[in-house]
Formats: sequence, C-alpha cells, structure tokens
Amino acid sequence: MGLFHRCSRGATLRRAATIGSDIMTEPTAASKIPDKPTIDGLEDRWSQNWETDGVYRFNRTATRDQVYSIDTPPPTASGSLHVGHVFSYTHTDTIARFQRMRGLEVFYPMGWDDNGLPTERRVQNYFGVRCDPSLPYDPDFTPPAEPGKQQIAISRRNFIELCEHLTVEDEKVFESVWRRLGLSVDWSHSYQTIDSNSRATSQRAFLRNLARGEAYQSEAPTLWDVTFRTAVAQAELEDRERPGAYYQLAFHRTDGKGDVNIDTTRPELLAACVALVAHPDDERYQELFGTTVRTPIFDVEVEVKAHPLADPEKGTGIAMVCTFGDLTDVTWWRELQLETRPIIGWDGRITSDAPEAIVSADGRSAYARLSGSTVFTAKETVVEMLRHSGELIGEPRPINHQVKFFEKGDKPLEIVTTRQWYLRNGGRDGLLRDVVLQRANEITWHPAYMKARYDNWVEGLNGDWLVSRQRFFGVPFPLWYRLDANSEPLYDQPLVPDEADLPIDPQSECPAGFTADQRGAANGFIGDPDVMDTWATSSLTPQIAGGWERDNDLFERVYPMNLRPQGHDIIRTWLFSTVVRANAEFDGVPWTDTSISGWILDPDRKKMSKSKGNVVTPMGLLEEHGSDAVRYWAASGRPGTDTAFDVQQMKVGRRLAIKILNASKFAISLGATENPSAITHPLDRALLAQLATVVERATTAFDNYDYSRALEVTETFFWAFCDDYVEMVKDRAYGGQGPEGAASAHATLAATLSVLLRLFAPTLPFVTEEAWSWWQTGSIHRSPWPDAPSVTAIAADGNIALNETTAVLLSTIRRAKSDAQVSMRADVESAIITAPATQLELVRQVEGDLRAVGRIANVSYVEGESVSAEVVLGEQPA
RNA sequence: GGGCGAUUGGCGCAGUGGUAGCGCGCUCCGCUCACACCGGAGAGGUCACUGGUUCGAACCCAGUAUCGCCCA
Repeated sequence: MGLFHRCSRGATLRRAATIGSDIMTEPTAASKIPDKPTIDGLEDRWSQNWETDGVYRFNRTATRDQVYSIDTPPPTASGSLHVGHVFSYTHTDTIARFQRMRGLEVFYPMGWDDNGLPTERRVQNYFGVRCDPSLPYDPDFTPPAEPGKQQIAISRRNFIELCEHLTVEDEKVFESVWRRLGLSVDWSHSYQTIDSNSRATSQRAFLRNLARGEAYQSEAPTLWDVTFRTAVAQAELEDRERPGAYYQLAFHRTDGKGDVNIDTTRPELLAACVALVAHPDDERYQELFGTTVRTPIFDVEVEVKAHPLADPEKGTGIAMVCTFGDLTDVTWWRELQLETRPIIGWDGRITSDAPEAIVSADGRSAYARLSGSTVFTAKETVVEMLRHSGELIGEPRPINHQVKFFEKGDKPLEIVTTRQWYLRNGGRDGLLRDVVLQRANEITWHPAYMKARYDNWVEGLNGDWLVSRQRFFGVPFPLWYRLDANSEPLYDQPLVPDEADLPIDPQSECPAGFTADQRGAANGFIGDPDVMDTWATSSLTPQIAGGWERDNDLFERVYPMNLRPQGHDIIRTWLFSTVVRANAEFDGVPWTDTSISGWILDPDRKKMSKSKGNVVTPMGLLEEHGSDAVRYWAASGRPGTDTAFDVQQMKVGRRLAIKILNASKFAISLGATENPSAITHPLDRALLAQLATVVERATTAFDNYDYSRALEVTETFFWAFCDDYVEMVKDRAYGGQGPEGAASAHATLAATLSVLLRLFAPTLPFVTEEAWSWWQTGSIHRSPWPDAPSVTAIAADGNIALNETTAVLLSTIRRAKSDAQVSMRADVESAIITAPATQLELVRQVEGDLRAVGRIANVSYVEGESVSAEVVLGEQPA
C-alpha cells in the first residue's frame, strides 16, 4: 500500500466530511480499516513508508531558529545494543517527535562510536588476530573463517582494515534495531567516529588547540596500563579494593645512630627509592629531617624530607618515596625536587638497567635478580632478600586498600614517565576551571540535579586532560617531528599539516618539504606514533554531525545544538569534554539543553549486565512485545531515574496500543467527522474542555522534557474517554437522539480522536500512524501538535465538572449491576439522581445519554449537597 | 570520607502544606453489537525511622537507618 493511495483516499474522505455526508456511507474509508486491527507488522510497514516518504528528512533550508538539533550519542558499535539503549534512545525520540510536530525542523543524526579500544578488542576476538605495528602491510591478508587458538600477528594497517570491515557490519545490525524501534532519525546524516570526516574534524580541532596553546606535550609521570601499554587519563580511572600488605623495612642512618623503620605496600620499588618523608610537625622525626639514610639491600643514600602529605597515622609515620609508586610519590617528587630513578618499563616489568645510584656490588647483583621480572615476582624476590638480610621487620600485615585501575583493565596501573599530549581543561588553571564551571550554568539540565555531577568533577580535577594513547585503532595525531643529525626527534618543533589535507596519517604520509625516504633517517622526520583518546573525538560530535568546516552552511543551521541526551555515567567524560572543546573553539556551549537518562535495573535492582545472564536482546524484545509496547515501557521511566526492566509494563503498553487501534476504528465507524460548528451537546463540550487541559499539561510536560508525564496525562484521559464518554455517546452517535445530537457526537469523536492520536504519536509512533492513515492525510508525525486554545474554542461553554458528575453516576449505576451480578446491559427500573443545583441542570441535559448507557427506564432528580444516585434494577430474566 | 538520588498497598510507580492515588497482580462479576490483548465492581497502605516548624506534614527543616550511583 503506497502513500499515494493513502493520500488520495484521505482527500476523498476529507472532502466528504466537509460537505457533511455520513462517513459510514463512504465505502473507501471503511474498507481501509481492518476487521481485526493488529499491531503486528506495523513496524516493518511504517518504517519503510517513512523512509520512502522522507518523513524524518532534515530540511536544510530551515534557519537556525526553525531547527531543533540533537547531538545524538553514538553507541559503541563493537558492543551490542542492550535494553538500556532502547530505553534512553526512546526518550530522545519522543522529544524529537514532539519538536517536529511543533513545527520545528528536527536535525536528528545517528553516529556510531567505532573508534578505540572496544573495537580493537572485538576485532582481536572475532578474527583471532593481534596488531603488531612492526609488521609490514599485507594487501592479500584475509582473516581465517574461524579464529584459531593462536592469535595471528598482523600489521597496523591490516588491523585497522579489519576494524573498519567489522564495524560496518555491526552498524548495519544496529541500524535495523533502531529502525524497528521507530527512532525518527534522518539516516542520511549518520557518521562513524572513525570515518574520515570524524578524523579530519578531530585533527582539525586538535591543530587549532595546538595553535592556541591549549594543547601541549609534556614528559611527565603518567598513569600507565601495562596490559594495554598505554597512558590513561583521570576520567578513565577507577579505584578497586585489592588485598595487599604492609611490609616494614629497616633503613640505616648514615650518622650511625641506628635504623629508621618505614612501612610500605610496595617493597618491590625499593630500588626506585629517592627519599624518606615524614610530616613536618611529627615530633618523632624532627631530628632526622635533613639527614640521610641508606636503603636496605641496594645501599643507596637518600635524604629524609618533611612534607605535609605524609600521614603520621599511617604505619610508622615515615614513608619511602619511590619513582613512582603512586600519585603521592609524584607530588613528593615534584614538590621536593627529588631525583628520578624509574625501574618499571612500559611492559610493567623491572627494567634491565639498574638506576645509576645503585653502586655497590651487592646492590647491583640484587638488582640483577629483579631485572625483567613482573612487579608481582619482584615483590616476592625483594621480600625474600629482605628476610635474608634481616632488614624486614616483623611479618607482613595484610590489608585491603584502594588501588587505581584503568576502567577497562585488570592490572593495577603503574606510573611511567613518558612524553604525552595534554589538552587544557581547567585541571591546572583556576581561571579556565571557573569558565568551564560557568558554562554548565548556560545549559539547562534535565533533571536539574544532574549538574552537581559535573560541578563535582570539575572541582576535583587534578591535572589537564591527557589525550595521547599508545594504541593502534584511533585518530592519529596529525603531527611529525624533525629528526636531528643523530636521528633523535625534536619534539618541541612538531610539523603540522595543512588543514585542507586532513585527515592525514603521519605514519604513511610525509610532512611538507620531506620525502618518504627521509622517514626515520638522520635529519629526516618521524610521524607521531600515538592516537588520540577516543573522547578527544567524541567530544566533537556536535561539530562532526553538524558539518563544522566541512559544510558550514549546515553547521550554521544546527549549531549550537538544542539537545545533548546522554547517560549520567559519562557526564565527567563525554559531556564535560564536549563543553571544553566548544568553549575553546567557539567560546560558548555546544547545546542549550542536556537530558540525562537513568539506568535500567534488573529485578534485583542491580544494573543490567550480561554477566548476570539476564541479557535480553533488543530485537527479541521488540519482536515479542511490539515496538510501541517497548517504547511505552521506556517512556514510563521518569527522566534521569533508574528504572526496572519490567516486562509487565510492556504488556500494558501492548494493550494500550491495541486499544488505540480499536478505539480509533470504533470512533470512525460511529461516524467521526471533523465539523467543529456541530459541537453543541453539553457532554461533548465538557469532554473537549477537559481535553484542552490534557493538551495543555502534555505540552508543558514535553516542553520540560518530561515525556513520561505527557504520556501519563494522555493515557489517563484516553481510558476515561473509552470507558465513559464513548460508552455514553454510542446511542446518540447512532442517531438515537436525532440528527443534531448525532452530528455533535460525530464531530466530538473526530476532534478528540485526532488530538489523542497526536498526543500519543511521540510515544507510540506505529499505532498512531496506522490509525491516522485510516482517516487522515499525510503522516501524523508531520502533523501539527495539538493546540490547547483551539480545543478550548470548540469546547465553547463546556463544563469540566460535568465529566466528574457523569463519572460518579456511571459508577453508581455500574456498581448496582455489578453487585447484583448482572450484565451491564441489564435494565434499570429507575434512578433517582441527587446533585447540587448547578450540576443538576447539566445532568438533565445529558439525560438521554445517561438513560441509554444505563438502560434506565425512569430518571428523577433531587437537589442535594453531593452527587449520588439511587438505582433500582428492573426484573431480570431467569 | 565527600556528593547526588531513592525509601508510599504483593510488585512497579505518581503525588512539593489541607481528609492517601494510578497501573499490574489478586478476588468476584459480565461472552454488552470497537476491543476477552475486553468491560464492571472490590479487597489491600499508621507514606523507612526520630525529632522539629505549622491550625494542619507523604510533602518543609534537622538527624538516623537501609539501598543505589558518582567521586576521593
């Protein structure tokens, strides 16, 4: 069934309506509605139609003030979509659909985050390969059909090709899930965080940072993951509790006055010891400050220093400083200007060369025993040597302590001194920090309290943003370094490409003025070997999707964007870094609003996780319950609130979706006809008056990004409409009370159904589109959002209180029948209705509807304080 | 240790000063000509705890407990 058919039939229908003919005599309209409406199959049919008709295509002639732009989170392509994605992306889609219906041109792109470690890992596992950058490119390489036990070593370029190949496949699967879910994305605006535009954008932004002095390199102690062999940024850290032990070591005073005992959890770093340190106010060590001691085993002379970070309560109150055991060591090293004696290499093993400070033969042979071993083995060896020499005091005392890990790693981080690139983010500069804090106030947060996470994070920054990573699959730094006559790189004079040439790969391309054969040669050049932190690229998603410096015409229509939807777990990373980059480049915020969604919890109130065996695949869920049903569940979760995974809610959503189809069918079959001037009956006007308040509340809710409230108020009204109004109006709509009453009913049914379908449309796009197509033209998703004042206008003098009153009377009549255990169709002999005078007058006017729905023979009225009824049932057939 | 959030009938939730609500589930009833993936009726809660403010507190304030998340 194509669009043109729908259009032409719809047009016929509407023409028929305006000349006032009875819709029931219009055979074409009736034939469009299935006898048994079903929600099954709607997803495929409508998502195809939407694509064909371009319903969600961004109209780029719209100017910025006519646009609503969304900085969609690009899901990690190498993972799998899970229920949490369905949940939060539905939230955003309801907002997108609402804004579109309000008449804004919605810019709603989709990206795939296929840049970085997760993709590397997936490719390794999927193909059974590993990257060895020293290998040459093999153009004929094809991965084995099944990954073998031994990983095959391949070149970096081969590895990257596999990454690109696999992510494209993954992304197709993702897109089909999103289409099935009904996201109103414009698929012609999609991007990958590793595609050439993203790489160019990322490199361009970096070069601009560099030119402005916001990017700088530094040779400094860096948190280092020995498994991945890469530097790690503050935002990627997490503390984990690990068992450890305090070892007490004897240092020997050089003044011959005995030993100084210190406690340490890392005896394996003894060879890297550069000082002892105690608190300046610590009475016990006053006389030691400024003196020297000799280290056990290695026999190196180190000074005893005072520093306030030494904790008198911890162990003996005096600690050894090593380069480097933890971040406190780094602080002491820097502030006390200590020597550097690193002993841990990039692979996490003890380096082969002993620090020069170790000069004694015993010391050097002790070091030789450690050389090449892991920190774990080195610890055992050192402890054994200490025992042997009698310099271990007492026994180790086991403890549990917090150890820093890379969030994706499984070995404790070490600290290694390396040359790295940093971006200024306020971590070292109070002025910039204040600016970045202020930016958060220029963004409206939904919910508002989520801003506290941002503030806390920024206030707790302890350094600039480390952006270089020693990995393979990522955006390379667009830099080369000149080599001097000895082939040593001159890092302080990086060679940069022309922006017009971006993206570039410094490993395969040459800087201007050089030739390929000068790579690595004396007086030649080398490319920067590192790639950027994935957040360095992700922090530019508004620029990437919006076409910054690629399509400036587009960029001016969509930037700064309206909305950044995202999870609360990545406020410190994605949200923060995006603000930092926009502040640097544009001196402004990247969006006006941000909506923070919650987690999906499993029934045990724990975060949903695969390891718990409760994985539910999104596609399976959508197929089982129907997309609208799943969306209903998602939209029931309040903004920012963690929500339980609840199949029950999906079943409720499914029933609602089916009910909407049935109610629409019935309303149309009753003769729903758009004809506002025919609405004269008090019951109809009262219904519409109430509907106007529903429109008002739903609109306000959506304006405040509260999709769940909007759904709730709509749904509540819808059930009352079905159960009370439609039941009461049946007789009149069938013509039981004359043509004028029927026309009023028909017009009211049409007006109400039209509004209700549109109110539901953002949440339940499939059923509403289906029902809409039965009697309207065009897509409901491009039809105007209902307007409360115009509903109020057709409600005229409608009295909302009448709805309350009739609801009470209906309930009373039904209760009488229910108590008597008879059918709702049972006859009522008489009903005596009591109500205040003002209501009584209204009730009299709807008596016809009441008698019909209740099958009441005689109605009489009594004036009273509150609304009630005395019901006498008629004779029941045996 | 700091921050944020939550605590309301069996379950999931709404309710920011005026006599406790919704949905699911449960019980009973009704095959009513849109829908049995339906309709009707009903049972079920001292709103985590302790103080305080107030004529009046689920709601405001202080504190406690438990749970969750984030950060040290």
